[in-house]
Amino acid sequence: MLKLGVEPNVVTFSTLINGLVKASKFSLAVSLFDEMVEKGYQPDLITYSIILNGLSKIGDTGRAVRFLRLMEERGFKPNVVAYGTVIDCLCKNGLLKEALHLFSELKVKGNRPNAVIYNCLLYAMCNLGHQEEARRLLNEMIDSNISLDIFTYSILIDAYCKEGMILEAIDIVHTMRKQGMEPNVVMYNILVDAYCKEGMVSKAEHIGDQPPIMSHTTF
DNA sequence: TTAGGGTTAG
Repeated sequence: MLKLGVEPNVVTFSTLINGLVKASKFSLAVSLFDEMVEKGYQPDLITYSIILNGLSKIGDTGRAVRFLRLMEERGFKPNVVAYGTVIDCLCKNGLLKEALHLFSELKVKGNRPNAVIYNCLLYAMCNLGHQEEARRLLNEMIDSNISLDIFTYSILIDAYCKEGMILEAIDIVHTMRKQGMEPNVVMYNILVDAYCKEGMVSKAEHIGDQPPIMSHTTF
């Protein structure tokens, strides 16, 4: 860009750094981050969050948490996205307790957690076998008026099927439909698999036999 | 203008 006579700005650098993180070239991403600082460009909250995501991707929970603190010290108040990135990292590495600690911290600081954050925690809880805890968190999510999204429903269907609670899983499908959402093929496959494992192959065969929505074909 | 999340089995 300099060769073209155009000055890059923070967004240019952030976009490049993000590209490197996405391409799993984290050390190059950090080098570019350092380079932009050396050149006098000021990273912003988003630049910091991109680095945070890189740390999360490489599974370095300790550095991710420390980097979150560093952001605060430098005056970049972490928002829901920054917190969510670290919470997800902790969840994926089995550090549910630490994740819940950050979760309450974010609420105490006046942030409203969104579906992304609830889903990360719910997923971790279900996978760790903390079904009761997951149930409580789901209730909190509903009470807080956070809409369940396709990710939430997928976590619930998966968890119920793994527990052999197929009727409950099917019930989730009905709930989704009432919200105007259609389960995707992976969700159906999970249900089919669950029925097959219970020896209910004929049930499995008819799982997709729902009345199709024909409104767009009625001219 | 730039940032975060999930799943099947074969």
